[in-house]
Amino acid sequence: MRMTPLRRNVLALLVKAGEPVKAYDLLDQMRSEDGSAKPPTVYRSLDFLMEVGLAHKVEALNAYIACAHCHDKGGAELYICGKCGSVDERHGAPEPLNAPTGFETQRSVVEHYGLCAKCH
Amino acid sequence: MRMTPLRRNVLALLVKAGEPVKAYDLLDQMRSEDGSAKPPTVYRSLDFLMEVGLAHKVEALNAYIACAHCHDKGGAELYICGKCGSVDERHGAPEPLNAPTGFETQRSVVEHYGLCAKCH
DNA sequence: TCTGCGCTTGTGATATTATAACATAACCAA
DNA sequence: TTGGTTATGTTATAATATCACAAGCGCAGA
Ligand SMILES: [Zn+2]
Ligand SMILES: [Zn+2]
Ligand SMILES: [Zn+2]
Ligand SMILES: [Zn+2]
Repeated sequence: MRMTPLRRNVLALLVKAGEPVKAYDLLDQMRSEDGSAKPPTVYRSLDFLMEVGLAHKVEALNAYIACAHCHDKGGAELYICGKCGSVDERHGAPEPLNAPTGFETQRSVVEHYGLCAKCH
Repeated sequence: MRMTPLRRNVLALLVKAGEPVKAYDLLDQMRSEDGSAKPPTVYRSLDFLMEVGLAHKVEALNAYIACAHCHDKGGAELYICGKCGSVDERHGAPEPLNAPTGFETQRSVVEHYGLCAKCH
C-alpha cells in the first residue's frame, strides 16, 4: 500500500475539484490525459485513498471527495449544500445517546443535506 | 398520491423481509407473482413509500427497509449489524453540536455499521 | 352517464455505478 | 537474479437506476 503517481493523480483531481466528484467524471478527466484509463483504474485508486483516509465517499450522491482533515479513518460528518454543492467536513461527534445498548459501531455514515450559510 | 395494491405489495415485501432489501431482489419477488414487473415498477413504488415516510433507503447498501417508526419523514438513524444484517431504527438525535454555523439541514443520512449486541 | 384530466402503471430502452477475472508490469527483498 | 507481492492494464459484465412514451384507471364536474 503505497502512494503512486496514479493514486496521487486521482487525489489531485479530487482536491482540485473541491467538491464531490463522480467516479466516471474522474475517469473522463483521466482519459483526457491518458487515454488508457478504465473504470477499475479509478475505482481502485478511490478504494486506496479511502482506505488510507485521504478521501471519502459521499454515499447519498455516489460521489467522492478529498478528505479535509487527514484524520486516520471513519467518522467524517459531511454538511452538503444542495444549492452550491459545497461540502463542509467535520468530525468528532460523540457516540449518539440513543444508540441501541450493546451496539458496537465500526463505521458511521453521516451526511447532512441542506443549505449552507451563503445559500440561504 | 394514494396507496395502491402495487405499492402496498412492495411495502408488504419490505416488512416481511425485516431487513434491508435490494431493489432488484424485490423485483425478483414481484416477478415470481406477476411476471410483468420491471425496474420502474419497483423504483416508483419505493419512491412513493419513501416520500410518505413508510420506507427508507439505506444509502451505503443501496437497499431499502420499511420504516420502523411511522414518523413523518427524515431523521432516521440506522444501526446496521454487519454480521446478522439486522437494522435498529432510531431517531430523535439533536442537531449535532459541531455543525457549521448557519447551515440549515433539510435531510440527514445517518447510518452506523458495526455489530449488534447479539453478534459481539 | 359521459368526458376530460391527473395520477398510476406498463413497457422497452438506456444511463449510471461498480466489480470480476485474468494478464502484465513494477517494486522490493533475499 | 529471482521469486513473491503489490500495482496496473484490459475486457467483459454485473448491479443499480432512470428516461420516454403509451396505456389504463379513478374521479370530479358537465
Ligand atoms: Zn476526512
Ligand atoms: Zn451553498
Ligand atoms: Zn423511519
Ligand atoms: Zn447482529
